[in-house]
Order: sequence, then C-alpha cells, then structure tokens
Amino acid sequence: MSAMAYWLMKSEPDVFSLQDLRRRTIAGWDGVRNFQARNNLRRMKRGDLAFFYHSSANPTGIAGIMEIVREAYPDPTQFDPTQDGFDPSSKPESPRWDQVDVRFVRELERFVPLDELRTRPGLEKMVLLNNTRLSVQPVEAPEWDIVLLCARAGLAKANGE
DNA sequence: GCCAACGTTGGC
DNA sequence: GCCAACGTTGGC
Repeated sequence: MSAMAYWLMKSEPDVFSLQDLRRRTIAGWDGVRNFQARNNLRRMKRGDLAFFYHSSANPTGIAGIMEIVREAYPDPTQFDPTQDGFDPSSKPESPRWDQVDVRFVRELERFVPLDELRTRPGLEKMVLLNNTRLSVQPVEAPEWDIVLLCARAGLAKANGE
C-alpha cells in the first residue's frame, strides 16, 4: 500500500475547461500525444488527485482539483482518422497512447495564476515551472499543499488587500 | 500571431 | 547513435 500521489494536468479551456468537467462530472483525459506525459498517465492510481491547469488562457493557472477514477487504458481517438489525435502508426493490438478517466472534485477558492506560482517560495522545483511543455506531470505533496494555501491565503490579496 | 523551448523524425 | 530539420506546446 503506497501513499496517494498528486498530479497536474493541462488543458486549454477553449477546448476543455474545469467548468466543462464539472458539467460532465467524469471525463476521459484523451488526446495526450507525448511519451513523457503518457508515461505519467500510466503511473496514476485510482484515488490520486490532480490539479486542473488552464493553459493558453488569460490568465493561465490552476483552476481546480480532480480525482483519477479509472487508470490508464487505450485512448480510442488514436485509431479514429476523423480525430485530431489520430495516429496511423498506432496499432490496436499494441496501442501507443493511453488516457485516464477523471472526476470533478472542486474548484479552488481562488484561481492561482502562473505568475504567482513562480514567485511562491517552495515551488522552485515544481515541474510546471521547469518543464513548461509537459502536459501531465507529478506534483510533490509539499507543493500541492502550498498551492492549496495560495488559493486560500490569496483571497484577501485578490480583494485588494 | 510570434517565438522560445523542447520533443520527434529521419537521413546518414 | 548523432544531429539537423521539423513540428508542437504554451507563454506572452
């Protein structure tokens, strides 16, 4: 029995936002086409928690929390020629790309923008700040806690001190 | 829309 | 196995 792990997963809100996930409750996190990100998907366990990060947005940052409810399984969009993520080199008998299913848990008390994460002591080693292009990444427990504190402690500041 | 950073592909 | 060319991500 091992401790629960924490993750961060990026999505462009124009394509799929935290609010979209809230409406559907559970969704498949498909479309990942990067090996490092896929390997992280494969390491996820049911019950793990993940931050929902809004990328290519204004502003970018962490919007909420979700839970992994189904562990990695083949992403069907890789076999569908009409899909953006179609991968002709991936064969059904040996699928190259996986997805997990996630469940909406909650929105953060306050959206935590990327700028703020950059300046927060204790987050210097966060993957988000050092490997900007990785869309599925691990988060250390202390980092997770700091982000949660940011979401709360920042409330006064967000209201203008 | 631009561009930096980085991942992937393919020629050799 | 190296590396140049190319493609993609993602912040701004």
